[in-house]
Amino acid sequence: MPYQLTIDALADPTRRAILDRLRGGAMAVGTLAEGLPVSRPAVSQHLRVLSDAGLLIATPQGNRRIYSIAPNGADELRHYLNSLWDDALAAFEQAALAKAIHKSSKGNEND
Amino acid sequence: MPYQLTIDALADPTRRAILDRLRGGAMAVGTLAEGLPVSRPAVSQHLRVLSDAGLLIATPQGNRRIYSIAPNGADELRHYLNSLWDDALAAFEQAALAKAIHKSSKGNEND
DNA sequence: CTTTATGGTAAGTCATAACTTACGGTAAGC
DNA sequence: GCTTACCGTAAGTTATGACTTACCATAAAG
Repeated sequence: MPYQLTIDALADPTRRAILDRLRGGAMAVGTLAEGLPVSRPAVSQHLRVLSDAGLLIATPQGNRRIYSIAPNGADELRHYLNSLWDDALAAFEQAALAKAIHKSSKGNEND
Repeated sequence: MPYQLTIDALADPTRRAILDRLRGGAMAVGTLAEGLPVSRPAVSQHLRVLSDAGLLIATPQGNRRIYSIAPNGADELRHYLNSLWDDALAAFEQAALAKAIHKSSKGNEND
């Protein structure tokens, strides 16, 4: 399950808040933590989880570390969701078709 | 966060195994549980989580309950992921562009 | 009506993860 | 050099959720 880390990272609201703050562009850890309701060490721990999942990239700049969203970080998860729901939609349509055929061939059965 | 329930539901490996088993079509609870490494009550609890998240649909048939994947259950999550990574990609490209401009105009930053 | 199959719910256990404070290590500023 | 800012890590606490067994309700079968 290559996207297990991705889903785990995205499941936490604080981590999604971090991602949303980085939507517009890169940011240092301190700046990031100012807008969040948890302590700075907590933010550091979340940044580690997000980085391990491949969702963030850290760029050291002198004393500080600038974090930005990895452009292709969620690709595998998105592909998984797309394929799963493609299959589900196909199964749904086939079930609807089978039901229609069943009804028309045994039309006077009760339902 | 309307997709919080969706992500929480998808974050568990056993629940994703349930979804994968339902890829091909609907199934009753007992049949579903036979292919899984946990007890049937555990499966029932997972089915509840998945249903509450809007990812599954239950169809009672006599004594049994047939579960199938809800065709549009993950739409909101997929839209969220798409918009987030659209923004991230735009920010990434803009940052790359800004860096290129910065390099080509060293010592003359009036661009 | 009694028995059997099916599956949801209750209660309790246990592992994990999100948070806190305290600390250490490195780059910049005076 | 000494101090300050920035940030990752360690250790400990606590809440939550995934699992188990035991139980209950309902529908079919005999």
